Amino acid sequence: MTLRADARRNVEGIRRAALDVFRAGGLTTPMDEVARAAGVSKGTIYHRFGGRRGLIDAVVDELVAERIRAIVERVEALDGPLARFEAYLHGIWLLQFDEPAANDVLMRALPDSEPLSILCDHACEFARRLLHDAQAAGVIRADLTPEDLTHLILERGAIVRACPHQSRADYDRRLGFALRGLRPV
Amino acid sequence: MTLRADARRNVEGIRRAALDVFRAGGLTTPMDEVARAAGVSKGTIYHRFGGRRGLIDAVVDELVAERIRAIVERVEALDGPLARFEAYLHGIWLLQFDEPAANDVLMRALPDSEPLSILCDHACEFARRLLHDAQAAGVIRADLTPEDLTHLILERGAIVRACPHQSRADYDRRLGFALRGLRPV
DNA sequence: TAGCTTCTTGACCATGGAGTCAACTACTGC
DNA sequence: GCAGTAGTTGACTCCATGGTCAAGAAGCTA
Repeated sequence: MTLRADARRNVEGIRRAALDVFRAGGLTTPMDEVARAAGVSKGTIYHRFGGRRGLIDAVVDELVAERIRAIVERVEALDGPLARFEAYLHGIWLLQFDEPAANDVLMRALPDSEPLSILCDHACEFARRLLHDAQAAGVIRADLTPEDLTHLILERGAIVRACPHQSRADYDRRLGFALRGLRPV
Repeated sequence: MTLRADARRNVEGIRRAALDVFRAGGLTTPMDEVARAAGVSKGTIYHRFGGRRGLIDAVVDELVAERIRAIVERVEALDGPLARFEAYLHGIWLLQFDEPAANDVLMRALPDSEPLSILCDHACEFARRLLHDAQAAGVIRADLTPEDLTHLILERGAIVRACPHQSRADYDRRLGFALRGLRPV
């Protein structure tokens, strides 16, 4: 059964509004705000998407998957385990700064959803490989665990959320300190 | 004009209750909870202390000033600019983990109050000196600014709040990574 | 265009917290 | 032990958010 014309129009409008407000304010933006941006009432969103969770599922891919895939690709083109490892972490960290919504996804600070979890797990798996290679080459400290890596990303997420004031340049400079601390002692 | 006997009793009871619940849950614990712990009604707290802000002013010193002073003293007894610098940062970071209330103070994520600000400023001043000495001795990277230092503490506060799950041992181990990143390149 | 079905609306409920105040309670001084 | 005043209470308002649903609006089909 196909949707009625107005309903189809609304679904698309809501999706686009959600992309906008989520990009601007993260995935926890009040639903009323999404509704207002879409020019519909809150009830319509709940009716069409079944709440925030469903709405996120509907936009998460367009919202961040693309960005993460880009990082992975960029890293994959690099040579050397250290460069690859650091470029990945650096890329993720910058993404977290640039896109509050992507940060929310990485932190899973929201209703877990299928596509979202898959995305995260995939990224973690990739990072795990990079870490392993870098440690095998002796360019990253051996006592850094995959859990530490996940944690470093979660940490950065918390930081980005709590300190949205710092300039990108400062943020980036400080990432350098954090990366440095992962080199062998 | 002196307080009536029951009022005096209440003020003391509220103070002690506030110390307890603030220590357990940070300075943002709902006032109702403080009231319940003190065995009085919320209204009494507002009447006696003028809201959360006044209540915090009344307990902040006993709550954290002591701890910070202890760290400063311990650091002061150490030799060597690197040891001093690292012991201070490490001490503050552990305090943030151990005492959510102290963390709240350091992050000033609450109604700013006189004694609180003074405390923070004093601590920052001390840190600034340690940093200067360590950099002069060439044991801490020269491009680390005092603002970075403040930020490192804020960051840690955000982390502690967002990731209360990690064990103290893991937390401590990861502090090691962060400290390492501050050594000269 | 009529009538049926789908959709949307926005007022409504619930939660949880801050903060207020008129009415009640209980010290204290005489 | 009795005013009279200081002190306390807890029900109240207000705000923001998530979430629901009966009634009304709008599109579709014949």
